[in-house]
Amino acid sequence: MLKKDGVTIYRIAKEANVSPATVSRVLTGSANVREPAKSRVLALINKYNFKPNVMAQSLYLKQSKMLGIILPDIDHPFYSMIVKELERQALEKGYTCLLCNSMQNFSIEQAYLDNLISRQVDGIVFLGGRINQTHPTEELRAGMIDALKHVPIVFVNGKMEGVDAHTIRTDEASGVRRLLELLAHHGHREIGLLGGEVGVSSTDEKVSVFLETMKEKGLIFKEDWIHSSGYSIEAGEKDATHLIHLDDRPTAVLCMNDFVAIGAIKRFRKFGLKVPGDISVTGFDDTYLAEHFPPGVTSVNHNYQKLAKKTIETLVGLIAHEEQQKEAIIPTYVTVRNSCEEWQH
Amino acid sequence: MLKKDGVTIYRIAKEANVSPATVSRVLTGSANVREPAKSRVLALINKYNFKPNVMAQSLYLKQSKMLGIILPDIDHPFYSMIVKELERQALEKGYTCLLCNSMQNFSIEQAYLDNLISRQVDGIVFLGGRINQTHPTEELRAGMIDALKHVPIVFVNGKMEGVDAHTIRTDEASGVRRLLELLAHHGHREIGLLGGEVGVSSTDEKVSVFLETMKEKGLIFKEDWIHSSGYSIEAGEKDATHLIHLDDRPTAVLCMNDFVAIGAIKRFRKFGLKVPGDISVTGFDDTYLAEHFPPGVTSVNHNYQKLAKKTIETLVGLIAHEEQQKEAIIPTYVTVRNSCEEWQH
DNA sequence: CTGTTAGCGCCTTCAA
DNA sequence: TTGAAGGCGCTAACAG
Repeated sequence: MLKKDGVTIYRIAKEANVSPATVSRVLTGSANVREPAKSRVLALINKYNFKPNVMAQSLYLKQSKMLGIILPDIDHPFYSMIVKELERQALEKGYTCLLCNSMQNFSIEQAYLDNLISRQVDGIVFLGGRINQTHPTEELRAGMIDALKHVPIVFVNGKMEGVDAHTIRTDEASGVRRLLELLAHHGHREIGLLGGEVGVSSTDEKVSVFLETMKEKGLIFKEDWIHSSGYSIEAGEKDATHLIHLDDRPTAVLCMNDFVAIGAIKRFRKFGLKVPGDISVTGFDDTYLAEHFPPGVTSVNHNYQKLAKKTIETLVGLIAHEEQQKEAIIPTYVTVRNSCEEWQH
Repeated sequence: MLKKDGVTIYRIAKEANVSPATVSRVLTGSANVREPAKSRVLALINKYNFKPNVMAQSLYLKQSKMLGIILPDIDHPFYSMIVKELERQALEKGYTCLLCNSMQNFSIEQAYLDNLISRQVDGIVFLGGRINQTHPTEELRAGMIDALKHVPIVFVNGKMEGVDAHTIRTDEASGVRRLLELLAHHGHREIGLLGGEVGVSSTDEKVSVFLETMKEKGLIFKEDWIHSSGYSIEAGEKDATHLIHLDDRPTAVLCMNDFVAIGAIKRFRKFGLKVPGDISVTGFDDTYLAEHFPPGVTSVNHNYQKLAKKTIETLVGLIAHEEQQKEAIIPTYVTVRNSCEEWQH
């Protein structure tokens, strides 16, 4: 049941009248090879377009130079942007990436985790999914703990209680605070919060920072002004709908991400509310959508490049058995656009 | 320089008092194993959370169950949407995907191609990049021809003269025709064409079908109405700018993709033109942007799911040495939204 | 049904 | 500087 033949170092060795070891040496440069032979080998490598079998190399060397990336949905600009940077950084360090979309499905996520380990990836970057659950099931936690015994894993913007993993996170809390400061500075005192999902930690954390900061600043907040039906544009539309007919509508809303902000803006405008005239809106993630969707959405940028760089550095450090700091916080910044303005009614 | 230990079938075998072959048998189910032993093995596998080394398996079996995907930029919704479907289809057939973003750089693209082959992927899906060049360099062509000697490759929406690869393409030509029919039906007779890049086949083909169909239908077209500065939102803005101050502005424009359409709409509106009132706009790719960007962009859908399914089926068929049709055309359809309307000035 | 053996393709001691 | 030999972890004959 063996399949295609393929040129090997043995074939090259034979034709070049040297030993396989010698071919290996010119291939890896691990030792000098004298000139008449060296050229013959090189010529044959070129002739056959010989590409060494990395699986065989990896088997011996016990390192695959592959990194796994597990995330919920590459379709979301936040993930596609971060993936691109992660891949770029990995490439620079000689790693190839295995991308795994769990499609929001925990069993696929687990299957991928096992698969990556079986495939001998040297490390894994984990985004979203179970590490974003405020209360993950015991099974999910156990799966992660097991995985960590096999391979270094770095969490991006997530955590799991009782799981001792290295984490890189963007400072979402300060992002929320900055947005509120901005709005307060514009004279807004009544502010709502839209999108996200209860039980997902990035939502839960934002909510708690939001409430805390509102209180701190003496701003006004009502239960009616918070709705969390998801992370999609549709969720933004739905959540915004609740506010439209309220007598005591907030004058501004914080949205969990740019998708939600866009949905909210669409819905507000559909019902005749001006954004930002009648209601100011902020996004989160600062994806290209925030830039281009009218009127331009003020949003919090994750510093994608720094985030990815730190993540890969940490992971590669762990692979090399170097001590790494347990948690790194990447500062965020607000990109101001036209979806917020002075409140002057 | 050997690294982490790791449990192997030998370890399991020893502790279970059986031979490694027996462990392998319970692992793969390739033969029956009697009960007392079988349970002991299973228990140990469970105890150690043993995961077989796929590289070793692959080395012997000469199949990695990995597919490579090479594309220019995962950030573009067209690519992220198609990748998601490709991955889903691959997963269903037991394959894991290696994603490679060439970042529009031909040498990275080539490096990835070599890398994938070295890593023994069983097949490659190739999108964009060199297979979209109307006149690729000899080097790029040679690189592809060499790669094809090593592994099956399926092109998606591309081709290379002199390179005998299997191709799956969406019927972009009929997409363009349908859009023009739609516009003509709405009474538009003067139509422009924005975005894309000369020398890139998907642009070149659309241009040629456009010109042909315009002529066929007796519609009016001027050199001034065609601009091709790229595939981005910015390109759309730039290209649209050229039309704004024209006395004989077209009443509708076809845009190369949704990004360009969005850029064009932004720009038109910025200069006080109503879309679709003063000028109708169409997109291409039918990404989620087309749905959500006001006023909703009429666009051509690639039938992503079918496209991905056919692609993976063909690739997997080739891997199994089954005959496959050389070229498959996936029908497109137009999703009508509000960016086009009756011309009535 | 089970153990022994050989080998997938490569790399690296160890001697020469 | 070079070759011979062994082994990375696994699977599939081949005997028993």
